[in-house]
Amino acid sequence: MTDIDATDCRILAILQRDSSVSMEELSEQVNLSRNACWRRVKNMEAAGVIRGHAAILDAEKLGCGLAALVFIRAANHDPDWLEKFRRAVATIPHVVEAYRMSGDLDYMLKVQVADMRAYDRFYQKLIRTVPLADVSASFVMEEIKENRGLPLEPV
Amino acid sequence: MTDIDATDCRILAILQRDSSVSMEELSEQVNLSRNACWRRVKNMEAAGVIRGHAAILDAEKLGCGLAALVFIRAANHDPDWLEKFRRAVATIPHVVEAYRMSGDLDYMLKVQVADMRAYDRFYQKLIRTVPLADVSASFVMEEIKENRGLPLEPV
DNA sequence: CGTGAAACAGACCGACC
DNA sequence: GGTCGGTCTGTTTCACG
Repeated sequence: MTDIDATDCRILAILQRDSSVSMEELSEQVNLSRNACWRRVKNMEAAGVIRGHAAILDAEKLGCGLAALVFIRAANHDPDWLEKFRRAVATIPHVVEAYRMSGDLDYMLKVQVADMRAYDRFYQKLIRTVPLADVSASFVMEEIKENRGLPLEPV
Repeated sequence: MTDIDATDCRILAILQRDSSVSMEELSEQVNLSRNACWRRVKNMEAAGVIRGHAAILDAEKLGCGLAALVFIRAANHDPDWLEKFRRAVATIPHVVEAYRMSGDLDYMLKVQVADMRAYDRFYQKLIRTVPLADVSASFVMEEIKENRGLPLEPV
């Protein structure tokens, strides 16, 4: 596997912000020839460093402008419950992200819905599907920093 | 502004998962001619429904495989503090997302770092920069559902 | 909205220094 | 890594039904 140098990082930083740039522009910005730049990009795609490309959509304009963080404590920890929980999370499209966490909260979901009413519908649906010991939600009032991708500066 | 119909939604669903598809493939998948499909995409880009394109990178391979959620209560709520906090959040690249929340937690950050030691460095840096009343972190043990984009169907 | 066709840009990929 | 130059796919616009 190729290891990532500073130039690769610059390429990645650009691409994770805007992958619609042409090779021409990209190579100029990192001071490489078009071909050298292209080879680096291809290498990183092959290595899986670049996993893919996605269109970034506007939540507001698509009618799901309310984001909620849902903190969950499991009712029990048997594999059967876990399986059901996972399935629910995978199935419901409004669950945008789901994490199993350390500490005393078991799971956190990020949920994207139209409004409070929609959230409540989601909530009812969730607890109908999976028994949950403790659920609490907090709503996103303001996005201070939106996902700009991974930190690529050497720490 | 164009309103989004079911076909548009199908286009968006495909693009937010993989925007590297060609117009040819995309149009086939939604049963439109290449041209008609292209017009829809351009319209949605112009309308800002499609905000851009991004490369999806592999956190593990880029040495920031540890994600933490940081829950913060502000030391005080004067505008001066807020300004400082915002600046810190915007500046530190390891803060991947930041939200002002409802309820009794004020802010939540998602932080992406190499490991625990790196997290501690981040933490020290943060509290050195901004006074914080209460900070607690929880670490992502497992990503159950990774960001697959917005839900494109009603609840 | 569909078709076809034409013009063009840019990706892609060899060979070579 | 740079350069050259080629092919070829895909985008972008036509005009028209």
